[in-house]
Amino acid sequence: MSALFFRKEQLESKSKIEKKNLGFKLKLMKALVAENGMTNAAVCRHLSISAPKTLELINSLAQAGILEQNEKGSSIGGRKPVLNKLKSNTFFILCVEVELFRVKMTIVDNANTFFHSASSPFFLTKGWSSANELNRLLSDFVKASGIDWDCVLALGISMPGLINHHDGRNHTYMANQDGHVSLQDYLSQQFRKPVFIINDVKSAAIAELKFGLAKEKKDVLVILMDWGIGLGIIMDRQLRNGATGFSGEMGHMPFVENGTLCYCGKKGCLETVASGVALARLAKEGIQSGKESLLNELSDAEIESIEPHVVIEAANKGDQYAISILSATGESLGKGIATLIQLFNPELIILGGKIAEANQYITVPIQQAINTYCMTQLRDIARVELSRLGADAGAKGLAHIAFERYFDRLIADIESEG
Amino acid sequence: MSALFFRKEQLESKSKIEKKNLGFKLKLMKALVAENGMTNAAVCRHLSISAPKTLELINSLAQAGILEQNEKGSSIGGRKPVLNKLKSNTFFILCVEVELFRVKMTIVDNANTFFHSASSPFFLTKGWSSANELNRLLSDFVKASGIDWDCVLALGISMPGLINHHDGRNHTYMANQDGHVSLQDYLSQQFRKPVFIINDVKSAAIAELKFGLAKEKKDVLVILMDWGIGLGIIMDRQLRNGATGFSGEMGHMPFVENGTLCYCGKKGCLETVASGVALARLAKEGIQSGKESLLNELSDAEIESIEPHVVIEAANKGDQYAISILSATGESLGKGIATLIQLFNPELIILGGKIAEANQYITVPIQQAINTYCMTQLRDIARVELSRLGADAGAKGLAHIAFERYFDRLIADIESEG
DNA sequence: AAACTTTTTATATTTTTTTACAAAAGATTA
DNA sequence: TAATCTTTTGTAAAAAAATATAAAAAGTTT
Repeated sequence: MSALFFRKEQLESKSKIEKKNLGFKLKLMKALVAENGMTNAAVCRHLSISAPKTLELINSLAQAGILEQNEKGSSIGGRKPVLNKLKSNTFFILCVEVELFRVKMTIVDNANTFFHSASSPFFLTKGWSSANELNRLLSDFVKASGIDWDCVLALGISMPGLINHHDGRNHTYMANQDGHVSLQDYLSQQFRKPVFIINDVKSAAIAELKFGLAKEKKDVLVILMDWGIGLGIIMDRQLRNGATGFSGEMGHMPFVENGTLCYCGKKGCLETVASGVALARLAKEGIQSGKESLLNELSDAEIESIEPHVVIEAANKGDQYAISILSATGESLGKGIATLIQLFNPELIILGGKIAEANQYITVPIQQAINTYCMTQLRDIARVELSRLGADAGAKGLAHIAFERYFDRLIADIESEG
Repeated sequence: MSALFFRKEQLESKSKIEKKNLGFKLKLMKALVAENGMTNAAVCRHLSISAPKTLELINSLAQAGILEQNEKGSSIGGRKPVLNKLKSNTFFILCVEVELFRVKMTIVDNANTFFHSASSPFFLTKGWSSANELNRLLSDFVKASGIDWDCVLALGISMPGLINHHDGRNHTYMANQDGHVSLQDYLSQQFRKPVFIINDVKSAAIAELKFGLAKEKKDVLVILMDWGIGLGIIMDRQLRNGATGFSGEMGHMPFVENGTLCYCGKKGCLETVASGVALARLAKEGIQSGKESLLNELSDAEIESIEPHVVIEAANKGDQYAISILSATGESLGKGIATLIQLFNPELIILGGKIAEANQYITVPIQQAINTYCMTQLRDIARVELSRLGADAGAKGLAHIAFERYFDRLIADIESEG
């Protein structure tokens, strides 16, 4: 393992051929992690090299003790090929899912199995002191996990906000006052590992692309609805970040003429009528204006801090008012999605997040709005589905991203040297 | 030249090495056309091959008589490198720009110079008989041009409408009744050449990407305003087509609640308030309701068939009413663009088409709307500029696309064989 | 004009890919 | 169950390409 990784300075002394071989080995490791096992022939095709060379590379990883060949792949009628896999528990990623009020930490290995995980209360909205708090939580978690820190390659962090994916700077949360240190640099120094920070919706989109409904698809939109609403754009099989990584801010696209004031400072953003916040506001207004509803059974304090899932549960019990506000929210969202379909021409739209749990109470009005506001030719091929990924998808997606970027960075170092 | 092109059947008899060399030569020709000249070192880098191999390939094209080395490239302080170029007038593309009421035909060579061009009146809206008419016009044009038909590699055709970029089928115009033959197949059979059909806005976007303001840029939106309004999406340096090639239909995104009926069948599409059609309608309504304006000097017949450029000219003469309707149109368009900025996070938005000639009368209200409806972080990096491409950009862009796809197809044939 | 660059050209050495063939491991069929 | 396919794996010799190196050529700068 030690021979496979390196510091930039060490590269200079190596010949072009040594660098090339190192590059091949890294590309092979990256592919083995991403695909979780490949046959000889698949490696040949993937690296565009001959069979003898492929064997040489695979044997060298086997001799280094990080590759095993215990399984067989599937054949179409002859001898079954051997499956080359990296040994599990060889490399790890520390995955961190930062939400508004808590943080989930997970250590994932190269075979996508969980080594250790935990969840802590956390407040994202406290500026730079949140960063210090996050640092403390992570240190404790790592100590408690008992992981061999040398085997952890990198940290992958997802969080809400406008995140520049080049420098990992979050322009919405945990901004440093003096603006000199980014969270990415800060944690990278603290933990002496590369840190990759990515927007939560984009991370979810990649999880869908690798493990979910978007697998094998080309043009997909992933929409996450929780308190806010976000969009992950997949075009030509890749997540598209936009010029500074701020793509997909659909929550703040202009939607209602002279609408409600949004926390972003503008009026009538889509998020003011289609989001968890909007749903809670509608519920509150309805109760206070004396609508007949199961929601009236809530206490004043409960009403004040009402959460979307309360409305969804009421709807599932048949409450007409809850159903009606879910329907209104869905119709607005559907009109927004109609705009997206016109622009992106997707083959699939995946709905995720907590509000998606409202199921047909939200999907039916969405589909209706799409039928009303989309051109037939575009609407006909755009299916809408609810995400089927479980709670562990976030960590798996993050691990995937972090592994990929980690190897990409090393490979780029080699190729820029030569 | 004959040795460089081939039919699929001929490939089987060739050894893997012969195929590889043929592939390299095709990739080299493609790059030489695209870049219009490359140095040895650039070829090395581009094909990822060594200097000796590069020289061998270049010499073989020189011996085939299609490559010349008359110029010198630029150096950063030493001997100037030779520039390898394909000889001009070696390969040609027949470029066809189909508009609603006319067709422009141009023969462009590999050095991007015009061999012959012409323009004819043409009616796109007559179903399949338009296709027959187009066939006749093209045949006459080719005969009149006196071109050596063997040197024409392919036809590149741009036209409005929903075009599936895989099979070249236009779902809006020139649809065949029985649905069996596409325009692409029909013309391909008639002229015995590959035919590439592309949406007019997408073609313009590629022209901007290769020769215009979008050169060297990563994330750009190209908006064309004529009678209608269209969008070409460039993300990560490539045009993005969407699942079926229908991306960028911004003209028909829902915009006005209970708005005017659009010709697409829906109500309140953006095109009903921001397009040449909308501008003409507003002008007509204004005159008929007796607004004070230079436009009142027009005769009844002129008013009935008023075109956007009339309004623009009036505005340029200082006509307040013309300026006000341009301003209203611009504000609506600007709000639409604000939505795009939120979704795509572009670094540049290029405005083209005839209405863009209204210059600051349209750009100022657009910019104002963007400032009102966009988040600061997204708005700050998104510049809006008017296209600087001339009238010949259409043909050049088409030639670029057709050359690229022609070579790509041959290269794919080789690689799928082996 | 001399010294210094960068680019081109050429060639020996090393590495990789082809090609061809044989053997092994399963799947299919008689 | 044996025989016959297929597919995959492994290996060795021949061919091709990449690397490393040197030297010549063509510019620039001092």
